[in-house]
Amino acid sequence: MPSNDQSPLWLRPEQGTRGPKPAHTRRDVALAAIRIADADGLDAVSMRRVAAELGAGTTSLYRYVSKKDEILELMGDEVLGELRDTELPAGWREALRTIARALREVCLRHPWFANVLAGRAIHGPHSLHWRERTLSAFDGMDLGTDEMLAALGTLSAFVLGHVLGELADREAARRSGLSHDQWMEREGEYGPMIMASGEYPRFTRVMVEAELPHAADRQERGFEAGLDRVLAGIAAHLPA
Amino acid sequence: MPSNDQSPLWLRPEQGTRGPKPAHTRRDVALAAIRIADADGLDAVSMRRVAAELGAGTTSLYRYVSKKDEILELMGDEVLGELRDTELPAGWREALRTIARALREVCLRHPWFANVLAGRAIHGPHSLHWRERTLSAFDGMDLGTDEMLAALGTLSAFVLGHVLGELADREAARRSGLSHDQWMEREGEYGPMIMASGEYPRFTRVMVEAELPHAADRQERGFEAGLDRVLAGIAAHLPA
DNA sequence: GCGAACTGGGTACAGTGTTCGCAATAACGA
DNA sequence: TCGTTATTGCGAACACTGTACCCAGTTCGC
Repeated sequence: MPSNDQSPLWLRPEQGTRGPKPAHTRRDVALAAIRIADADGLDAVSMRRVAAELGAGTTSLYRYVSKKDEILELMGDEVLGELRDTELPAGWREALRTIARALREVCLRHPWFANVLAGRAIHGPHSLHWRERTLSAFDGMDLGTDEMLAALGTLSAFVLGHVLGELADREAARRSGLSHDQWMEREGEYGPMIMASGEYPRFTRVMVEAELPHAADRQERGFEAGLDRVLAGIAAHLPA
Repeated sequence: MPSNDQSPLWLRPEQGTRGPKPAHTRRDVALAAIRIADADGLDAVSMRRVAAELGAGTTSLYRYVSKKDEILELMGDEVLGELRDTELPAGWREALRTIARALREVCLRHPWFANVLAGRAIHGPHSLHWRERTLSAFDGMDLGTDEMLAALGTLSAFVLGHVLGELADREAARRSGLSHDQWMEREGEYGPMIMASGEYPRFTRVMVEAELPHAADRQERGFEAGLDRVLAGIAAHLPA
């Protein structure tokens, strides 16, 4: 079965029965691409570069994958595999907290991952495994499925949204080639202009007073603050 | 002042004092790009296409913008301008609800917008105006700035994350060229495989029992369910 | 052993963002 | 008023991109 037919990636057999055995596996492709993305960002993941990393001809990749987009899906599923042995503590609340933190950490470890997740649904085996495990947070609670889906959907939407915000800063600095401090300084140039204009009194007050935006661990604390709120909100909707 | 120097986009004067007046404005560029993105998606926004839409030479765009990325920022800020006359009701809770819904709606109206928002921080005038207005939701409540930032950060992280999930489906169907129903059918092929494997009992139960995923308005209801939870969580952390 | 199914990969093509250079233009200093 | 200088529009060119097409070589089922 050729890889460029129309059936979905994960239903397509990885190799046919007839010809020579493929020299690599889909997983090899994913791992090579991940190495590149971790080192030089998602934009550096081109077919030619992945092929080179793999020691293969460029267009040979199309034996493993029908479009570049499928490489991204393979990468995403592979990274979700890193969550396999995340231990979930007892009690839905702490389990969800662990889920959220684990998801955030894997997004920070692979700064391209959140963008991959944002752009497409991943249906690979690791993704399924992860979904199954997140559902297990509610084991023994006799909850309706819609209630569980709402809780998990809310949680993961928050995590994804927050991590994307965190990475937007970081990646902008990285792409500009400046150090983070230099970049912060450039960004800081907006401040005086905003305050001087007088059009944004509330925003000005926030810039002056707020402690959080200046702290070194502001992202972490912002995440934990949001997580507390999301968990409290989920709790408020669970049957007593 | 040349547009390709290093200073940030919004601090750079739109035109110099010496030479001929520019034939277009930054806003013209943004609007042309938005027309293209609305019609054919973000990938269709290329320098050549934007220039053509504007009736200009391709490289003339670099008189208005130093990188393509800045066009995306202009687009994002322009779209945030559509939120200018969103009326916020009295009471922080309903105000935040309105903010969240307005943000979601603008993301659905311009399906590329959430991805622009996810990838970079926007510092344009409309963005500032919007931030100022969202802060006004807490007017008269005597809240600390960190508390307001946590509330708004949590809310917008949730909205962005949720909308990206919504769009992932929709855009995947669009890109595949199939109708949404045909695409859903393709996706549905995974179902039997998952259930037959027996490895995912909880996930299987969800697929069978859950009402929400099959409803036509599932995205809307999922969003409202999450929003209720986030608001409840924010309420739980406000001083009584 | 024959043919079908499959893999590897080179070539080619249309399209991308961006740099450079140059002619035309308009405001400033003298 | 007349250079001088900053600025604009833009064509040519470059290095890259994803991928369709083709063909030779390999392996299995018959």
